[in-house]
Amino acid sequence: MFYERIKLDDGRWAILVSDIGYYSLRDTLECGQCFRYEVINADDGYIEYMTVLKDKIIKVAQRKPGELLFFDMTDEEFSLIAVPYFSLETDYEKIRADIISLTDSDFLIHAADSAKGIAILKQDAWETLVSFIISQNNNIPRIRKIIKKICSEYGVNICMQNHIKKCPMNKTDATPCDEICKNCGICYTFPSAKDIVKNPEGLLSSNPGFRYKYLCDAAKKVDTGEVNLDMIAAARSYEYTVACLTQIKGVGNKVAACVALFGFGNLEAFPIDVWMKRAIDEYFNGNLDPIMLGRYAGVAQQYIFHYIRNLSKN
DNA sequence: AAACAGGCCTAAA
DNA sequence: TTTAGGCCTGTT
Repeated sequence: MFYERIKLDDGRWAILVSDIGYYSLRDTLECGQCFRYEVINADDGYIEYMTVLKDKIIKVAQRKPGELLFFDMTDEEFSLIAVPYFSLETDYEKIRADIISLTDSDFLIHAADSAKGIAILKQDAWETLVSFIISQNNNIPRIRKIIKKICSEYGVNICMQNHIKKCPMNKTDATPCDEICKNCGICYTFPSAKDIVKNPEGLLSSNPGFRYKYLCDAAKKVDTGEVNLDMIAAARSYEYTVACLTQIKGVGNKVAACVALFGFGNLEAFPIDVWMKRAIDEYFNGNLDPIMLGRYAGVAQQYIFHYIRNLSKN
């Protein structure tokens, strides 16, 4: 990874990151591992997103694979927030080679090639836990809608706080725009477990349905430390992570595996959902042992997932 | 309008 | 220990 500051044709300054292999911003953000991103600008191969990490609005773009552009970001924010979140120092070429060396499945090799732009994000563990509890028996547009509503219900409006005159979503307004922000729902921080424990009814406006009691249980157990996210992170053990997380009502093996993979960096976690079941039945004769895929099995899972979902789109 | 959506819980064999 | 229903809500 290499980075420098450059001035773009439109006059904006950006941090240009290069030497990151085949990195695809679009595949990475839209492969279903995260839910709080918005496309704010796209034309002719250029795509720009915004998302919120910690209490910071992030604007990131890509013109071609293997480079990234970050806007309105200090060096410190870049190294402390962007580099880890986007896994910019992880060598995915190496990981992909490792996966391929462990399989003789043409299907997996093909999938790994077609999805080689994907990186596993290092998301906030609590946000990942909440997101994947919501994901169960649900579809992605609704998952995103629920999360957005929860954030605008509890979170801090950093759009207003920072007095950004122009909304990142291009909803132009000369003044801080609480009304627009509430509708837009994007420029909000993610609530803490304690925020939810203090006022659980705040969840209801998002219509989480039967997941409401699961979210309450997660907030309670995380807030009290009965499920200690810091301890899980420090342990760096997949088995321990799953054992702790599944103590929460509404968290089974699949959700726990997703949180382990996307929130705790346990790259050997191998979430098996309905899509993976279909893929295993169809392309692996009904049996695929994640152990055989090694310490990066979770990356292989994303390759397969991405590949079969794209197949179904055509 | 009935079925489905990146599961999990509970009850029953 | 495995297997079938049921579940909130929104969309097609």
